[in-house]
Amino acid sequence: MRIGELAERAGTTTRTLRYYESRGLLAARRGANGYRDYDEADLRLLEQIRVLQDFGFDLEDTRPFVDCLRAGHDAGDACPASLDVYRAKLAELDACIARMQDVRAEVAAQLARAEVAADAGIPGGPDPKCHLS
Amino acid sequence: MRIGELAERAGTTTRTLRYYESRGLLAARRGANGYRDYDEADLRLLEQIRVLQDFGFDLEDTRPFVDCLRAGHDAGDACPASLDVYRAKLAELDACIARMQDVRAEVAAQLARAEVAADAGIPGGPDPKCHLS
DNA sequence: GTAGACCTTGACGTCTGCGTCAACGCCAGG
DNA sequence: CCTGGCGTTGACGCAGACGTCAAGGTCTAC
Repeated sequence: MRIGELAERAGTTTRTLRYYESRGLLAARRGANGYRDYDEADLRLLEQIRVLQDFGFDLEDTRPFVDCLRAGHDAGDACPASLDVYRAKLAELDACIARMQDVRAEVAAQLARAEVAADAGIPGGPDPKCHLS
Repeated sequence: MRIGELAERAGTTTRTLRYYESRGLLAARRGANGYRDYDEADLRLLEQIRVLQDFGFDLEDTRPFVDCLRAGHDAGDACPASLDVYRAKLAELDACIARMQDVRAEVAAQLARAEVAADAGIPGGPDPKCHLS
């Protein structure tokens, strides 16, 4: 199949596929007219890349998975290098989540403090609105 | 004080200060020689910006805080617009944390599955190492 | 034969927060 | 006077994953 069809089937763009090729992932055969020619295996490679991208893996991190598939394995994560990437990503995610939770707590504390200060600063300001009248 | 001193006192660089100025934050008076001239109030502005930056706020988000300080308030978060930024950031952090936790769970599941598959694929491979011998 | 849909490569634009020159002005010390 | 250390503006570089345009070749249908 040609690049447009592959892009559509994978839910991406031709630009993206050319970009992946320029990065050394997803090589393509060429037809007599110079057009790129892909097969079903390429579609699977591409799907693997896309899944990882959706997880927030950067392109370099997908390389071991692609290599693994190209080596003939039926899954991109059937190789040790891929598992290492998984583990590194887990550690990275854990660190990132912890950091964001810390920040969240600090921001929440700041907000609470500032809200209290605002209440104090406007004496009688936001007092009960639902007082019957 | 001049730009180098302010940068050093705030733990940042002169480039950063000029960048903030170009973004409309942190305006500076100019001396007769064209040198920027800052005072203690500017240091406080800068500290406010840096705190928020460390929290992962982008520069635009710091603007309400800066405006608030410039308006004469003794805290950057003494104005409603700043509180709105806090609240928006909390929502953003919550969404981001939730997303990352989902991804973490999916990656962990993939890793577990792939590890099991690897064990099955190498029969008698990683069998108990700590068997007494 | 010509319109239109597809393909090719090349190269610049995007977004953010600066880093890193380049080329120059200003000022104090020896 | 010269050197060194500060300051000035302007402008390009980077990282990531492409978007978007330009200028052209190719193939199909009418």
